[in-house]
Amino acid sequence: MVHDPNGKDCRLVGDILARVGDKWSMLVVMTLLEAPLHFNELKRAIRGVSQQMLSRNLRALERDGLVERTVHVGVPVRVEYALSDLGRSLAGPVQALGAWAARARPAIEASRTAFDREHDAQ
Amino acid sequence: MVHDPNGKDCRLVGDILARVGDKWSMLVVMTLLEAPLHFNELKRAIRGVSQQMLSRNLRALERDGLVERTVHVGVPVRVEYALSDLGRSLAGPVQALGAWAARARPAIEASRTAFDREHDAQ
DNA sequence: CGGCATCCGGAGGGATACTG
DNA sequence: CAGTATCCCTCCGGATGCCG
Repeated sequence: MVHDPNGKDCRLVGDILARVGDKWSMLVVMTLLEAPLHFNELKRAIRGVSQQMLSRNLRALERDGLVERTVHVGVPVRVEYALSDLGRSLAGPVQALGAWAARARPAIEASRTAFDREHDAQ
Repeated sequence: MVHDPNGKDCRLVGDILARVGDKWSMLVVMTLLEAPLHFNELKRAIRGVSQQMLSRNLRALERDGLVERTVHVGVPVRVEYALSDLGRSLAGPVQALGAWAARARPAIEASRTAFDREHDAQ
């Protein structure tokens, strides 16, 4: 069977996987799964993320309908980010992957060190 | 709750997610799930991948113990790539994510066009 | 407080050519 | 057949600074 990443069906799946794979998106989703947050709360909750990247990620997630953005007018302005139903439905599969990663971690680390030893000694 | 991508526990989970998210790795895994293949068979099966990237991905997957590489000596040389048990165990979560993507696709595409319309018209 | 604009370095990914 | 080596280029991600 031939797999074509540009085939119409696989196209958006690849998109999703890329989204899931990028450095911050799933961290955002997992954080918002616990509770809706304001921008800077989110920034503090996700240690190490820059404003830039957080902003970009939130935009992208909002565009895809995974995150809902609500502006509360006032002084100062407050913007609340919350997962949509679609976003919440993503949490299951992602957590499954996370659980797999946790289980597989020892095996992967062992395999890596073994592989590296063989190749460094060469 | 604070999420730190550099916290020891989250570190490798992030690694895994990044691996899952890159352009070819999961395509390789899904292809090998059907049957073990030789290098060029794999290259033909995954439309559009370069030798370079396929080679790199296979190395990385082998290093992590997800793929097993077997050299069959002879003329010409044949190298067979197959999923390890660990690799096969990854297929479940990945397929779950794929299924989610397939289900979510219409909603996501609709959300994107709506979002883009609002912002282009501005 | 919640962003966007700009600049920058480095990694990711591709084309091509060459080797065992 | 199964790669490695080289070159190149884009885009991700971070730092900084400015604006409503």
